[in-house]
This record gives sequence, C-alpha cells and structure tokens, in this order.
Amino acid sequence: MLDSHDPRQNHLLAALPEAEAEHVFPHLELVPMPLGHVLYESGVQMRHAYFPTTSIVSLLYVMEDGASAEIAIVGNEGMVGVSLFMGGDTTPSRAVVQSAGHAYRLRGQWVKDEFCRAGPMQHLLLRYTQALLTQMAQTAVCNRHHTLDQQFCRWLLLSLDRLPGNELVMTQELIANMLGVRREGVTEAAGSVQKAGLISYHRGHINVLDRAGLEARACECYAVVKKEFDRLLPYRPAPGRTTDETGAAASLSAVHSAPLPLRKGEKA
Amino acid sequence: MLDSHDPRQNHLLAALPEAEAEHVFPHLELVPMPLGHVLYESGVQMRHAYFPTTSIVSLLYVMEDGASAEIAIVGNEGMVGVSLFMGGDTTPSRAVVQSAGHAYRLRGQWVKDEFCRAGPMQHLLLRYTQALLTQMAQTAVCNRHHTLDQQFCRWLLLSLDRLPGNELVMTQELIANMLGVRREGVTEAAGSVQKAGLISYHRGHINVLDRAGLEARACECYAVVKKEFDRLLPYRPAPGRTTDETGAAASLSAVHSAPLPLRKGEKA
DNA sequence: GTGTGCATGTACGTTGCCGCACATAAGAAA
DNA sequence: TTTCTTATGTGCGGCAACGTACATGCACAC
Repeated sequence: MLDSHDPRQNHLLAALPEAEAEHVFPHLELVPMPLGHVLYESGVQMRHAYFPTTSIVSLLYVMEDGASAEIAIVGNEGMVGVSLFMGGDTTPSRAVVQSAGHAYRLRGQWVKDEFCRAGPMQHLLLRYTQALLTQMAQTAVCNRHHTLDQQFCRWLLLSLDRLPGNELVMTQELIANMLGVRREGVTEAAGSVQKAGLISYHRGHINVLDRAGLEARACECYAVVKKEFDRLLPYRPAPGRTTDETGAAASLSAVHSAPLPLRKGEKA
Repeated sequence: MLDSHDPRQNHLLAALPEAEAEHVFPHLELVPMPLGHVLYESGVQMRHAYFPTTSIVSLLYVMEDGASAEIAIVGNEGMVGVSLFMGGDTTPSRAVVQSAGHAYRLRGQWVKDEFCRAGPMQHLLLRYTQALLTQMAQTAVCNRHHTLDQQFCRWLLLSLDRLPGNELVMTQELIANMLGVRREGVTEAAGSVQKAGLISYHRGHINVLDRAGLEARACECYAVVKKEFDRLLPYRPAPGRTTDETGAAASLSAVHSAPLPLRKGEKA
C-alpha cells in the first residue's frame, strides 16, 4: 500500500486547472479518516470541507428513534460539506466515515471565499452539487421501488467506484445501517450474491469477483447515477503522471464552460 | 378565484430586494400551468425556469418499467429548473404540474446570466437549492422507513404549504403516482385519515379540517423539511397586503445580510 | 491451547404493501 | 331518463422485509 498522497487523487481537485490548483493546494490539509469518525453532526456548523482520496464518507440521516438511512455517498469523486458554499452552513444530516482512509480538507471560510471568487472552483462545486442532487433523488426512488438485493448491489458498486482497488472492508452490520435495513437482510442479500459468484465475503472483507454481474443484478439506479456523474464531472486521469508539477492534464474539460452533451430523454 | 397576478406571490421573487426586483421582474412571463403539463423531460435541455405562484409542480423520476416516484415538490416557495444555474442544464427527472394554476417564468439563458452576476439572486437560488437537497434527502428517508399513512400526511402538508387556501384538487390516482404506491393504498390511507376527521375527501377535492392533527399523524420528515425551508428561506409575507403593487415588504432578510465578499473574475 | 467477542447464518411468525379483480358511486354526456 | 366515464371503495392471496431469538464460526488475546 502506497504511503504517498496527492490531492489529485481526489477527482474534484484533480479537475482544477493548473493556475487554480496552485492557488488552492497550499491550503489543503491531509487528514486521516478513521472508520466511524463523524465529520459533522446534524444541525451543527461545519468547520471544514473534506475531499476524500482513499476514504468513503456517508451522508446519513438519523431519525428520532435511532433508525438511519444513507442519503448519499462521497468518495474520491467529490467533497463533503456542500452546504458551506450553498449558504446554509449546516444540514439536517450527519457525515460519517464509512471506509477508513485519508482526505484533504479546507477550512470552511476558505471554501466560501474561494467559491465567491466565481472561478473554476465554483463551477466545479456547483456541478458536483448537482450530481449529488441526482444521487439523492435516485436513492429516494430506489428506496421506494427496489428490492434489498438490488439495493445491495447498487450500494456495492457505488462504493467500489469511489475507492481504489476492488475490495471493500465493511461489515454487514454497517451496510445495514447505511441502507436502513436489518442486518439479517444484508446477510441474506450478501449470501445470495455470493452464491451467484459475484462477490466473496469473508468477515468484513468483500471482494468483487464479477463486476459486470453486479451491474446486471443492480437496479437501474446505479447506472443513472453513474452516468450523471460522468456527464457532469467527466474525470480523466492524467496518463503517466501523479504528483509532478507539469500541469493540469487531468481536467474536467467542462469546467471551462464547454457545452455539455445532452442525453436524450425518454420519450414522453 | 382572483385574476390578479403578482410575481411576489412567489416567495423567492418576493425575497428580492427592490433594486434587484426592478431588474428581474420585467423579464418575467406569466404562464398558465395546466394539470399534467410537463415542464421538462428527463435529459432534455430546459428552456425556462419556472416560479410557481398558484400552482404546484412535482419533480419525479420515471423508471424504465413506467413506475414513478416523486423526488421533490415545488410550489410558491421555490422554482423549477435549478440545474440551469447549477451547470448541468438537464436532470434525469421530469417536472409535471401537479396542481393547476399559474407561474412566472424566465428564459434559461437569462437565469444563467443573472446567476453569474453573483448578486442577491444567486444567494437566494443557492439557498433554495440547499433546501431542495434537504427535501430530497428526507424523501429518501421517508420512503425507507415510514408507512404509507404517514407519507400521505406528509405529502398533504407539503402540498398545502405550497398553495393558498386549504383545499387540494387531486385524485387519489395522482397522489399514488407521486408517492410511487398503488392507488388502492392511497384510498385506504385517505379513508383512514378522513375517518379520523382530519380531512374531507370528495372526488378529487381534499379539504383539510384539522391541520394540527395531520401534522401529528405525519412522520418527522415533514417537520424537518419545513424547518429547514424556514431556516434557509425565512419568508415573511407583507402584513395587510397581498397581490397589489405597493412594494416589497415581503423579504428574505438573509439575502441582504450575506456577509460573503463578492469579488468576480480574477485569473482564469 | 482456551476463552471471549464479534461477524455471520438460520428460523418463524407478523406486517405493510402489492397485484389483481371487482363493486359502487358521482358527475358528464347521450 | 339512460349510458358512459371517472373516482373511489373492498376483498384476497402473495411476498418482501421486519422483529425476535438463537446458533455457528472466525479471530485475537491470554
């Protein structure tokens, strides 16, 4: 496992043009993200925005009776703390580290100031926020219509997309909390998916054996969210470069106001 | 039924400071919103942003198999078409008029330009978008954990809050489509709520008799969303005035007090 | 080794909603 | 009036997930 860290492991940060990156990166602080760590609590002013690199954060809502449900999932493709620049400062949800790793963070005030400069960073963050909107919307739809089995696959894929490698360290109990279902339900779904040969599950370690199979088993929600993220934030990793100074080959072309491709809609 | 219309019937528009309003209002176009009218389709470029005054619009996702689920509901407190200024131009959802009435609309390009001016309008729209995020998140939670009966009450209250008066014109079939459940399920829930004396339901006309009772019967989701909207967009109707021309006493104080520095431009 | 804790698997009755098939009832149209 | 359409009410079998209780099994500490 590499010990080297680079802000560009986060897709949003990697998407900044060189000039902007030089402006932003010095303010980044690398922080460890231990499992279960709460980045912010419902209704509490948040101090930092987090850009995960090797960690995953869940945004979840905890009800009065203690039951919970995941609202969105944030990994190396995004950031935690959009309400900082959206103007609300807080949200009614909680952000919890769901998979340990690292993240870069920025002071809240700095994010606000940077956002107000109305540069590439602003466009980027807004686009990301819209992608987040889509993810939340699809979560609502999925919760309404799809079986636990499908949701389990969707969740697995979403998590996998936000981490390097194809192993997840995750107990069934945790997954159940995220999905807002019983632990036994996850046991059953996981067992069934394992029996189908798509994953191997061993005491908190999930290995994905057949990604295509998972995608086929998941509901359409996964594809919709992924497609929308790709459309809004077309990440293109810099070939052959990681931490050097040569520039911004990794970029979101769209940030520079290129017109977006229109997806054709379903017919009315 | 009044024939007089005023942009300030929409809370967002009413919240604009006078100078801004003078700039924006001339570009508004009053349009009728017939029941079932589709404002935009999934994945299709939207041409206008809509600010409902006496109508309600549902954002809903329609699945491949035709099943649907409401993602959010927009009435006189908000606008339809946030993706215009968020940068995506389209969303994977559909916007349908759920309760007939009127709305003001702005050309899409005009909204973008106005947003980029980084004035009060921008702050307002961002705050509204965050409120929308909360609504979607809570919809997801509600879909996961709460009974149809609770969701029915929540939905009724959300709709009621977004319309003048306390009557809803809405068939059970339509409600079922919004909630993503069977029509019979709505029949049962509505019957039960009516038996409790909270509403009177008569062939598509719902009259709310006991609002407090409804709130008690609804799940916490309604309160959470309402609270968050009030916090982010504290609407204060002008005392003693409604649709006349005398001015802008209705305002969102928060818009004026935004402490954020508004520099623009700087380096590419 | 042996114990202890945590992760996972299994079973069973219950519930909330679904899918389907009708039965009414209230307007609108003839 | 009668007929037709739309809106609502009802009944029943089925199923996915729930709540509960308990059993197994791995891993690490001692």
